[in-house]
Amino acid sequence: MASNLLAKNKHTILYAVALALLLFLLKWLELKLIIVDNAYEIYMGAIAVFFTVLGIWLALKLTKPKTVVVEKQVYVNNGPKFIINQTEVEKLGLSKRELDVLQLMAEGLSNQEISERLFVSLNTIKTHSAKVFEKMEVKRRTQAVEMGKRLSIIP
Amino acid sequence: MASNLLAKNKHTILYAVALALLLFLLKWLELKLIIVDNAYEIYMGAIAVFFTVLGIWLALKLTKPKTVVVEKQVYVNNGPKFIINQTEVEKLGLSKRELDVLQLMAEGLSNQEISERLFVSLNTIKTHSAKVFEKMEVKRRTQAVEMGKRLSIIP
DNA sequence: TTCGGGCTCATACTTTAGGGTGATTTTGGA
DNA sequence: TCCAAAATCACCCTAAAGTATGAGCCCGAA
Repeated sequence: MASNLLAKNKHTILYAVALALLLFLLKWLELKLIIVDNAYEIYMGAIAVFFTVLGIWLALKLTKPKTVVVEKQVYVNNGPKFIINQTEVEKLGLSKRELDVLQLMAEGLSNQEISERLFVSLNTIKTHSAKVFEKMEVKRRTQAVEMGKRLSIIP
Repeated sequence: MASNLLAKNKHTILYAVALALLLFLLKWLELKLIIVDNAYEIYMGAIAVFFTVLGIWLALKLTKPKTVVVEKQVYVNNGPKFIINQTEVEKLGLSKRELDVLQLMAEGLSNQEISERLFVSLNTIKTHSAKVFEKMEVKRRTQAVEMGKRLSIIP
């Protein structure tokens, strides 16, 4: 505990001790030079310069380390907010039902599963999907899904 | 040109002038206090403290402007940069080739087209895709693609 | 009311996808 | 060097997807 405190404030303590020593030195110099009493100006100048330098040194040492420039890229994951691109839907001429089918396709459902989900027959789904492919000018459901995502027609 | 130089170094010049003034003050104080010649210690201490503070102040002022923390909030809206989730790939145990196939699947290619793209036979692609489905625990390519996108395995 | 588009469903057929099995060759690492 | 995993390919069979065509129903606009 005590050693911990010592360690943490060791810089401050070091500076305090150094300052005390310097004050002693100053006193000694004063006593020494008091004899040569005509050296006032030099003495004063030396003191001034010395303590100025000391101040600068102290400030530089005790100042917090320079803040480093951190360019942090916070990439927001765009959240779950999906806004369907109605314009594209109309441009393609997709009907509501066709959009439903496309959506379920994108979730990886088979035609059979889609038909069950929508309470219609498998054949109906086939018809819808065929129309979707035709309107989107694609050949496969995977392509339709890919294009649908690119056009923001589906999440 | 000359005014430019003046402007650029105006701080330095200002400090120099201030320092000169202070030296004059010092001289004046010296002359004044020389009479009261028993005030040496106080005088010295004052000088020391004053110049220390001056030094600290100088250091703080002259120090390069603290590097400003540029908090760059670049929120990438779904940016075009895709970083593959290697962790998930390893978790699933997908091999390089399997990943290739999955990627091309996601682009909407048929097995035939994928085989042509990768210069292998259709059967090979079938084998790869079967392994992909098995490892991803899905039944169809559309599901594999959907899951792949969710896990950031594919763009 | 007529007409067209959307939705539904069906039948028949072709193509593609996927499952299962087995085999050979490459290759990266112990 | 030797092994395990990866990669390659083949065959057979079933399931699902996709194509083509036709038809009935409903609703809203002309």
